[in-house]
Amino acid sequence: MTDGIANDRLQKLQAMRAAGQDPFPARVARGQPIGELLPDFAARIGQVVTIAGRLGVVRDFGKLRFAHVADRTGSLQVGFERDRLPAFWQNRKQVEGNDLVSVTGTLGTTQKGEPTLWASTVELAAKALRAAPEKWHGLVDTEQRYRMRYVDLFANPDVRQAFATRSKIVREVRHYFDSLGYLEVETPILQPIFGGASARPFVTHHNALDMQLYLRIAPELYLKRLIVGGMERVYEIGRVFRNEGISTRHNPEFTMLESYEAWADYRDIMARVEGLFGHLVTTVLGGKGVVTFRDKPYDLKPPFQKARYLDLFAQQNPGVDWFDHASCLRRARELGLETDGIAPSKLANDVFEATVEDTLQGPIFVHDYPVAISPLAKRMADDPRVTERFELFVAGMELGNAFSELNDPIDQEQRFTEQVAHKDDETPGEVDVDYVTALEFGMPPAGGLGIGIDRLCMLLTGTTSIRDIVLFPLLRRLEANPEAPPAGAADAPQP
RNA sequence: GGGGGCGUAGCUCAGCCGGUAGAGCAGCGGCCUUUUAAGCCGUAGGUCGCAGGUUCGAGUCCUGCCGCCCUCACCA
Repeated sequence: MTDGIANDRLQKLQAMRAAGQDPFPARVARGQPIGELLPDFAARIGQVVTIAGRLGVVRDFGKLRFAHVADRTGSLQVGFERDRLPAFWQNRKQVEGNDLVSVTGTLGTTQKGEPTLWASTVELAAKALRAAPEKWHGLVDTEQRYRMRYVDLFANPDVRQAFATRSKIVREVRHYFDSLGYLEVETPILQPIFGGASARPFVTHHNALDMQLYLRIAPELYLKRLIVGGMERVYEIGRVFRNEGISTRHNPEFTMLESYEAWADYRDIMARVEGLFGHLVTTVLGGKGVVTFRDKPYDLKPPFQKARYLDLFAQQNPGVDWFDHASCLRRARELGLETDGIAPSKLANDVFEATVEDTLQGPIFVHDYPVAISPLAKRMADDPRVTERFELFVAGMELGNAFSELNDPIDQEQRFTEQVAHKDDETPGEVDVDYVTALEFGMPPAGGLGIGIDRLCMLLTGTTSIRDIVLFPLLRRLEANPEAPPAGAADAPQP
């Protein structure tokens, strides 16, 4: 045995080829979905049908064998009888567990009443050269599950179910916005200037244009150009990329929903978010609004609680003034936070995150954020230090971010200039002049929203690690990396 | 990056205080026409993550490295 390929399976494959049988035929008799057969099985007894799928463990009785066949919709026991399958019987062991097969036969039951397809024709659809994981435990090793998701998926039905639910969630998000007259659009992933969020970008290069490009950290600035263009209601569901740490809540590429609606403000968007959750509770959770996440229940049925950002800050940090750097610094040190080289507004927000975020079990809208940490949001008319912005928190996890969009090009340019002046790795090195130009042509008042789809799916499915709701989470590659050879690699022949 | 844990057969896991590497499932050879974690008899399968060290002797103890998980930090 080498590298997981079983020699005996290879030998069977070669024996079949030698006998003129193709172990990977282009087509076999197509099956009907197994799930269609099961609900009224009793009424179907006697019918001749074909099913196709992956073969489970074979239970051998000498002149009779049983095995389940599973397709995407379900699984059904197949009975193989020597007397009904004389041709197949001779080489029956060439078809074994984990092979893909197409089986035609008569629906019936066993003596114990198990629904069974009594086979009359068996076709090998594709030979499996590797055995399936153990039937009882499935594939358990987390690393193997992520690295070999294809095995995880066929071996662990719960995993397939989780991704089917993710698919449904995304579909229902689309339905919700479509029903409100939003247009789904696609904007650039390769961007010459990155913006719309604060995060380190991935950097790449276009050869023909000899141009440095960034993978987007957010689609925001392009979507708002569309609002200027008169599209009025747009949304995008797409991948964004942030060159930062990996954790149970962070994957370097993740799926973001962003929506923008002209003539709406952040109060309207709050209602949209509640509408969206109401829709998801009905369609995805079957009306039951309570989900369990990290062993705690959360009621996702709107309406949601609301609290002002500065009120929450004051509650957890009595005597500390968010806008007073000295008092925030004192508090940050008390909390043991990193304070060196941190901008005052960021430091104040760090204090907020350290003291408030974990208390936000929610669902709760935290609203009216300081302008210094909200460079793209419109100021409140009666207090220019804060903006018309809210974030949605559930289980201490930030799920969404929304605001009345800043459409004053002069204010916007000043804020961009301010950012560039205090540039760090997470801010672009130049002002997005074209975006300011777009605003100069006039953008209607608008409300925008961003929701992390992966985290939304985690919440709705009770999944605690983002890797369990992303099909192929980023992992370090196993092969020797020339920059970091494994110990002992010096003895290996160099290519 | 810090702390903790894990890595043994294709899969799931034992392996105690250092003394010749094990089981179940899958496989192979048998028996069995109603099983469904089938059963019974037999058989094969190992770079114990990698590399060093200590020792008469290392899966086990020590060091370094690789990978994964958890956690903290980072992270709108």
